[in-house]
Amino acid sequence: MYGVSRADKVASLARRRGFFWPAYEIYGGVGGLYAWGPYGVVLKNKIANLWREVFVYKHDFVEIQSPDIAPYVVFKASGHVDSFKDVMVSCRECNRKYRADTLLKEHGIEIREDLSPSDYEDLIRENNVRCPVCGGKLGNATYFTTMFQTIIGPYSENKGFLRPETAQGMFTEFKRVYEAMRKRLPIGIAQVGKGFRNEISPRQGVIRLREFDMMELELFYDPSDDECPYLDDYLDEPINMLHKEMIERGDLSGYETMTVKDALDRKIIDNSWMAYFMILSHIFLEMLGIPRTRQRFREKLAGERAHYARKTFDQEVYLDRWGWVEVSGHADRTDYDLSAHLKNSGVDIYAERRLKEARYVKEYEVRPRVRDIKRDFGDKVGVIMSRLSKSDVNKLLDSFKRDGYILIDDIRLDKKYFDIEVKVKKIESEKFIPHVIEPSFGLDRIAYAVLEYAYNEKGDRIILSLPAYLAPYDAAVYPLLSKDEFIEYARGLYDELVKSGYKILFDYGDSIGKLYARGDEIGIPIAFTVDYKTLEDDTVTVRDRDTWVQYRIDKGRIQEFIEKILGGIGFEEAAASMKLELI
RNA sequence: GCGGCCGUGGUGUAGCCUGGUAGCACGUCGGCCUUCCAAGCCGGAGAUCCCGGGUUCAAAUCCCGGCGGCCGCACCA
Repeated sequence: MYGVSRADKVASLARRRGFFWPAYEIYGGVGGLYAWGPYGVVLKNKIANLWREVFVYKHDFVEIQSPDIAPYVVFKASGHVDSFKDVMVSCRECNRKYRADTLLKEHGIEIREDLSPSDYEDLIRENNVRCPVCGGKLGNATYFTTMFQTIIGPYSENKGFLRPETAQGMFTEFKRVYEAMRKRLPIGIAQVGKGFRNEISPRQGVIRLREFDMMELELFYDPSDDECPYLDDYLDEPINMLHKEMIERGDLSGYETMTVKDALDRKIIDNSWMAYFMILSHIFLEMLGIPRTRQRFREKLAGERAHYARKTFDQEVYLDRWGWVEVSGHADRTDYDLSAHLKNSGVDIYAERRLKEARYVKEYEVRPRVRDIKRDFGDKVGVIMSRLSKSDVNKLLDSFKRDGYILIDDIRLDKKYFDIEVKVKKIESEKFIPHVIEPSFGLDRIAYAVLEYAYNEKGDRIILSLPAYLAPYDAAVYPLLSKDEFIEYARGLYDELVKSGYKILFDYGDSIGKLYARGDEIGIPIAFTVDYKTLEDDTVTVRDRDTWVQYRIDKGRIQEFIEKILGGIGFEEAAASMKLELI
């Protein structure tokens, strides 16, 4: 556990080579706040861009940026203010802190919802509840919210929060996006950005941060048409499920592999969009180098789910030190959020659906012939008219149909006193509140997991076997020796490749072994080396980061080779397809 | 917040018990050498010894307080 765990090695490499490290170190650091360095930022950006391709662009979804800061009302409406808040009591003796509600429940005391801190204090006193650990007296009860609070502008009453999720932005700005995108549904609205949670005690490196990047997608769809059109291609894909049934029998160590179709047939997953995003997430992490056997979807039970979710699965990745760790959450948020904002803001946040066929509704109008009624019933016309204006048209019609007349008090009014008109109204569309399926990813955790899975050792050397398209450089160019003619040639090659748009590391001055070793540690997938033969025939060697195997390649074919590698083709396969000469 | 362990150049550490010039290795920078995997040689830079206070002629070292980290507890919508 100590000193040699994979997590320590990754953290050490990350710090040494500039992927990430604890922020504000010069002032001693602050728990849960990390800095991402040069290579770390490249990695995160590449992961985010791949996510955009897989989840957003492929479906013609859209991405927005909403503010990190929101006024109080937004998170009041969304339910976060109430459910992110707990009443805490601390022990006067040992200072341990407890959630007041769970403490009272453990003592078998019934509690109502919405108790204030002083209500809790009363209950604690009346029931003589003491610290369960040391038996000490309990102190004052206070609210604790894990959202970061702030003040917007100079007036202290203008409270705001740093958002705990980017998702609310998609809901608060939904109407505009929906209209700008010409009222198309289903529509996915994505956001990549910061979220903030004031964790009580974050101590797992970059795994649990107080400020972190999220990649969230809210898929808005018409609940009367909830079929995901993309799912068919994936029905036979295997998916690893730790479902409710397994959890309830205490079987938490692994997962059951089933096809997506089975998961749906067995109603483990009951929404086709959710199933689609889940299988896509399996594949996405696989593309990042995390094998599917080390991933699973854990169903969240009723008590574990967020207040807004009808059903949730956490995608978990197995990490060396911390075991199964959540990297994405898949929630069925129904119409919870939109309805909440509709209710609280009073703004009409609806979608419209065009009916497949226009519906025609018969509308009857029953118009009394006032002149005739007045003639036959005289003064009573006033009472009659006022009663008629309050009565339901359908009831009048029923009465006519049944009896041929209607009664108002004792007065019998035959059909002849009325003009009955039938109007046919054409209805082409109707309003509804879209439902939402949300896949939500923690970018920092994923970046960490990618590093941990890419981390390899070969003898005493470290190799970061990142997928080529995630590496901080596409390739490296080195001179075999630090001789001017090699360096010049290598620099020329470097310039050429950079001009073509590749990200290339050019390094020299140390022994070739050392150059390779440094490149391996930051994950550069291939290295081109200029040697004596290069000066004679314009060929260089190309070396594989993972196997150290080398081929000789014409300078003119280098870009073709890089393209293949970036496209995800393996080194050997790329070399074979280009019929390169093994060294 | 509690308990245990810990805090010395970028990294890993020695020194602490028994107070007296802060040492080593790796890395890094410059040079020489070098025909493919952190080779060798020479030279350089780089340390508020986590912070503050106390004891002492003298504190990295002993004492007190704090901060930070790891692990466990609690917490993690």
